[in-house]
Amino acid sequence: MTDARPASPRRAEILAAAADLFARRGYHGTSIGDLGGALGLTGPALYRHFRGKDAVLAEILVDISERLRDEGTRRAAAPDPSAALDALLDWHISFALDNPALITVHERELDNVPEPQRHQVRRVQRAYVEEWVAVLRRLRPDEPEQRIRAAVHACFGLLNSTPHSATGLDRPAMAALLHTMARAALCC
Amino acid sequence: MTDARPASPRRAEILAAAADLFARRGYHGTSIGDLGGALGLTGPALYRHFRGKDAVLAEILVDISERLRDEGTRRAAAPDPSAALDALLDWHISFALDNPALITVHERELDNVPEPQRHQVRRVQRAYVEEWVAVLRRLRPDEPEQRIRAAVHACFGLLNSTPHSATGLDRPAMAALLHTMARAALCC
DNA sequence: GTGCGATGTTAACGCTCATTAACAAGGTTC
DNA sequence: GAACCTTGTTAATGAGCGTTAACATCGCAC
Repeated sequence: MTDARPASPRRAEILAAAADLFARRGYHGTSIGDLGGALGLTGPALYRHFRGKDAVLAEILVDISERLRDEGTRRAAAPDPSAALDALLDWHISFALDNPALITVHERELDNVPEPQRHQVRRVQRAYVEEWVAVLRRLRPDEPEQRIRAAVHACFGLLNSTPHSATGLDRPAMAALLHTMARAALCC
Repeated sequence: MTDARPASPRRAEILAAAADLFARRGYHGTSIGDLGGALGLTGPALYRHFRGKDAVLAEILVDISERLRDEGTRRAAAPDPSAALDALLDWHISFALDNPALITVHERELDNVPEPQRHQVRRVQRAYVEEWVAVLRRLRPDEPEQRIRAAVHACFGLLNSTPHSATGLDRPAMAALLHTMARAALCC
């Protein structure tokens, strides 16, 4: 959309490799040569698919934020607010456990996204947060909205901590633990 | 200690400015010229006080990790495990709210610390986590240790999320919210 | 007041990086 | 089979970076 280019398999490969490298070494710590090398190509080959290095990062972040929000909007629409919260938790937790690199990049590299798209990502991120806030307001109508919003941000910090801590728990146990902890933190 | 240099006021100024810049733009996104410029100096002036750019980062991270662990060890020694947990929470929360830049750098830039000190930081970080784990094991002896350790990491994610989300809550309200949420998450 | 260590400066070096230019090979269209 | 678009390559460009060298200044020891 922002690049007006078709979604080729090569593009997808580059985006996946870039997300992995950006997560491991950071945007500035990853060279265009590293990126090409990860796919068996040379650096300049990337310019056949992207306008530049920052366009790769921008597309990654726009994609992540929209995926999170789109499914979040869907799950927040459940009639029962408690069920909606559980559905949101399940969604975010499974996304974080399935895509630790994406979560890391999404958390750390927004400042390196060029300006037209940085605003877009921020807007979509805000919309995702507001889905959570809306559900929690239905669940606890007495709570001030600012406090709810701060609690949602803190909850994301809890859920997104997974990639940074490789513990000895297997995936189902980790998912259950995060769900229990987050629910307890939000409903205290 | 690692640099065998005296603690001059200039050194402290550089470390403070570096922590702020590293937190805002990342280690690779901050040049030695930016760093000097933040203090009204030129870039090369830094080499009168540090061996190089990575030595500045190393000293920041060693200092943070040791400050966290030292006070953590003190507070974890409280006889009542529940009181010890509250004391640990108060400590970590006040540190995070008082030093958002330090928390950010501590969380993100360990991979850029050169090798002799990276190991040291990891070791001290692990010791800090183990203080928390030990308190929680006293509090909930039935829980498997791996699960407790994973919960502590997730709790740090919750507490350390503060710098990334500037909400409309004032400091006491934020501290109280984080304490309540973290306690609920850990004791669920 | 001479010498000197501490703490700056500017200039220069060498390297890496993102990006572009020029060129090559393969597949598809007509 | 000729023209062409796609997708690569290597070579070159220009900027920025960390670092070092050479030089200046200032305050203090003696």
